[in-house]
Amino acid sequence: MFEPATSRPHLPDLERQVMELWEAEGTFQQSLALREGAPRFVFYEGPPTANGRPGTHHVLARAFKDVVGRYRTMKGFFVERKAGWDTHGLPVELEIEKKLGISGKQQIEEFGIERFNELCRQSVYQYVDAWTEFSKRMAFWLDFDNAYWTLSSDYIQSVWWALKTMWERGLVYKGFRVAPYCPRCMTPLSSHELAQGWQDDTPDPSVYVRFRLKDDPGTSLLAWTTTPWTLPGNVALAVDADIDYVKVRQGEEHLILAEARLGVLDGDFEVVERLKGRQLEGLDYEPLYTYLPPEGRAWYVVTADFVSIEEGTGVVHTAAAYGADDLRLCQEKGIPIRHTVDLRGRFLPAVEKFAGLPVKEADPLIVEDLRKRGLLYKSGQIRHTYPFCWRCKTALLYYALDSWYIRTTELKRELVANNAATNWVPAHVKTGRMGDWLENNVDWAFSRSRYWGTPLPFWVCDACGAQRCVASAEELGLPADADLHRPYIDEVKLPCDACGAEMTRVSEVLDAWFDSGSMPFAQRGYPRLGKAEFDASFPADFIAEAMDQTRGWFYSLLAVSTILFGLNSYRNVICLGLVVDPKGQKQSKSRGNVLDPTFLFENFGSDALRWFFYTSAPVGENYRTSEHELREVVRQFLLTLWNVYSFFVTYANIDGFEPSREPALPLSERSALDRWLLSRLSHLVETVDGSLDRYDVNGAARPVQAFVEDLSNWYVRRSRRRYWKSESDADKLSAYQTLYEALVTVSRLLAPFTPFLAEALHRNLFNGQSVHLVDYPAADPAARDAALETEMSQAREAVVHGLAARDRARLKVRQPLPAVTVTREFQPELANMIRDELNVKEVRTGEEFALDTTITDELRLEGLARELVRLVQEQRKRSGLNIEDRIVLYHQARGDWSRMLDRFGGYVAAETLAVELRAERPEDLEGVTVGDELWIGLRRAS
RNA sequence: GGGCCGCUAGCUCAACUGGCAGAGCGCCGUGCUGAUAACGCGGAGGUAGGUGGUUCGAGUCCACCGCGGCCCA
Repeated sequence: MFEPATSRPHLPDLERQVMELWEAEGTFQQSLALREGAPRFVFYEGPPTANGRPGTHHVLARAFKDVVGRYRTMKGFFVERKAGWDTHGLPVELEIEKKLGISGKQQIEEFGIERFNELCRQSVYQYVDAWTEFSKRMAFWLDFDNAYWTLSSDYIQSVWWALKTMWERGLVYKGFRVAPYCPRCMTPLSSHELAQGWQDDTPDPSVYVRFRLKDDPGTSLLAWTTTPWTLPGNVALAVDADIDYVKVRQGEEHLILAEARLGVLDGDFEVVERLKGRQLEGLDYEPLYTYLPPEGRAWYVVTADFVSIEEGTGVVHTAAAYGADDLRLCQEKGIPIRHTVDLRGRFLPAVEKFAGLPVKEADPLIVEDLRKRGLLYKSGQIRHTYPFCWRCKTALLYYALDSWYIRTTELKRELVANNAATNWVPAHVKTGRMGDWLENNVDWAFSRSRYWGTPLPFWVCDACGAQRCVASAEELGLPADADLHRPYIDEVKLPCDACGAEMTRVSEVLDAWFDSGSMPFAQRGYPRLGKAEFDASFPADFIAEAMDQTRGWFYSLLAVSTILFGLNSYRNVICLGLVVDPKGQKQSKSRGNVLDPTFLFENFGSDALRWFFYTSAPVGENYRTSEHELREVVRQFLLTLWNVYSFFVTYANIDGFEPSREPALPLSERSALDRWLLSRLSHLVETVDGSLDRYDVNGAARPVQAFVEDLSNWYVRRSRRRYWKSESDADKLSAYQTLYEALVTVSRLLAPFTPFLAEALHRNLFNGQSVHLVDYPAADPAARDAALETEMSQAREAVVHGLAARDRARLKVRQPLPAVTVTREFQPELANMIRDELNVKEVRTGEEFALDTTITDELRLEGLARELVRLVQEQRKRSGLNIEDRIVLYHQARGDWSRMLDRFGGYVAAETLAVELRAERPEDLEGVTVGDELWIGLRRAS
């Protein structure tokens, strides 16, 4: 016996029950134990930032991680699934700042780094709990008990080892980097933060400035800027080597600018000379300000590749420390770099005229100063998009800061090669987004002047400046499990090997992307610990994350492992699109279009959401997600499957069908319909298995949906009578065995996709056995019958034609007709199917399709018989009778109805399980009247 | 400004290498039902974003343009 299956399941409840069952039985652990010692399939979990609650987009990546892990396990591999938590970084710090109501480094330090970092740690733990619960609810099987944490001392020391390895290879250096910087919070901002702070239509000065040539003060280069405050820091002017420039005379003076930009000049002018940008290269000019004389050559014209003729003058004012292009250019040309502005965004004392002034306040004063000195050509105002600090609304400055770098540009060729050797799904990311990113690789700035992160293991001698990189706690004289975070680590001093003086740690912490990029070895504590595990689990066979990780984890994994091990740390990667709202808009709190995963789980179930992600859009595309879409998944797929299952269980129990009692009938003894289904099933198994093997999840999932539709709307629809009939013959057994095999196989095929539903079905169908502990189905080639599949689809086509013809002739299907003519010969069973579906007496073969619509008296009465059967069935249902209950049918009939009963009474009785037809109308029986010629009523037969 | 992806019915999406434009939802009509949160048939609904090109033949290949999304500058 099977457990009775309701025809109206509540999927979220069902899921929770299965989840509890897994917890109680340790099914996940069993699935791992089952494959212990088997070949490994290596999966790496990209650690979510333990900050913020999981959203619907997190279900997406986790659904794809899970489907592959489960599939490979069922294919016989040992798939370790070590959870991981990315615990460091600015997001965590910002959360604590918000909680404390403070902002910026100064206030953090006043609060105390020790207490601050302790709060960060606590916050992380709290979020990890929420993430664990969420992951379990969506059936994402992960080993949470053995999770790796980027904040652990073992992890940190692995990361230090990686840094030291790079350090020893000369790949680490300290340099200058321009970052968006908030002078009030005194911190550079990450690109993520920057993205939140752009404001349109921001007014800024627009000034055109004369730079007088040293050898010819009557001639000036004309440059344009919207940040006058950077002018005291001017060190060079940049031109494009190939652009056409002109020298024009205007009044007493000569001006040089791009020919394409002549429109910026006021008044008449006369072109006196044309020349290419490269002819200007090397010209010296008079500096605007000389407060901070550069130590080396400056104040001359250089060529650059970023000069635009879309705006400005084609002559670009270059202030080394206040623009990314500017800084790179100066570094390339060897032009010295000096700050004129301090970390609070105020002019340094050396810039006497503006000393101490916040730069934005100095803007008008500088413009006025230049005007007085005759260096201002003209000034005005423009409106453009400008970034502001998303927290305090202060205008951001682009500001060069000390930063530590890894020379990834030196490894560019290897990075590109290792990426090329990686299988990307979808394929275009390899050469597209990722390849493009790698081609434009810049050295990795990995330091952050913050607090909650892996501290940089670099010590510098206070006396001689010697530097040292450390790779373990032991080297510092600390126990291996010491807390290695700030501020404790800051207190550790080392003796200088060179001069014996004291060495102090540099104050920065590490970019959290370096942490997560180190997980292949750091999750084991390698190389201090876990050497064997690391060797057995590197590189990964598979990872999956969203597209935005091309610049995040996909890159940091690639870069770190390319440097350390010479190869990429993943062989196959699924790269997913965004979860967006029905209009294609990114979900965001401010738009109010965020779908809460918990809400979706509770209303539709996590299987529904997972299935939606596997089927609704190609991998890499965005998912337009809405309640409506999920309702469709439930209704059309999950419940359709469930109802086939429920149908099977109901009748199997009535008939006492026990799958293991009888040997499987050979194919030759099964009906064509059964052989058709088994052939379809065999193809399905091959398709699903093959597609999953290629990481083509769409290609695997969509055919299952099509199969279930056929199963429900053709196979079961056509087979119903075979289960109902009272005799237990070979055909009935064949029907049960076939449907049973299809259901068991489909539940196994679906196990990786919809783990809850598949489990519920399989456990009931298969002796309580978990579907996640069995092997993935293998296709049975013997079941293939392509000719039969073709014949069946042609038979179905004939039915479609016939029904359309009936519709045109306005003839109900209930009304039997003499014949249909079809254009090919069908084997008898299929011909019968056509006959049934079209309710015709005969299927003939002929040149073209035709429906004979002649209705004889006999046929008309038979139509009435079917009418009556339907009425009785409706009454049975309404009276709450069980499907197998027998009845006594009472009737009062006149005219055609009476003639019909004489002729077809036996048929009516058989169809309605009536043991007796009685031509009487008991007083106490309600019944129904049809027109004025028929009354019927029924009672359960005793 | 650059890169990548997308643009097919009102909506969400299909269509192996170029070969008769489809499904689901929604709408209208109709049929069937011990068949479920159903199902069947018919209908309305398409300039395949646009323009050119290659080809016997283009939704599919090429070029350019437009719109949307993501990323970078």
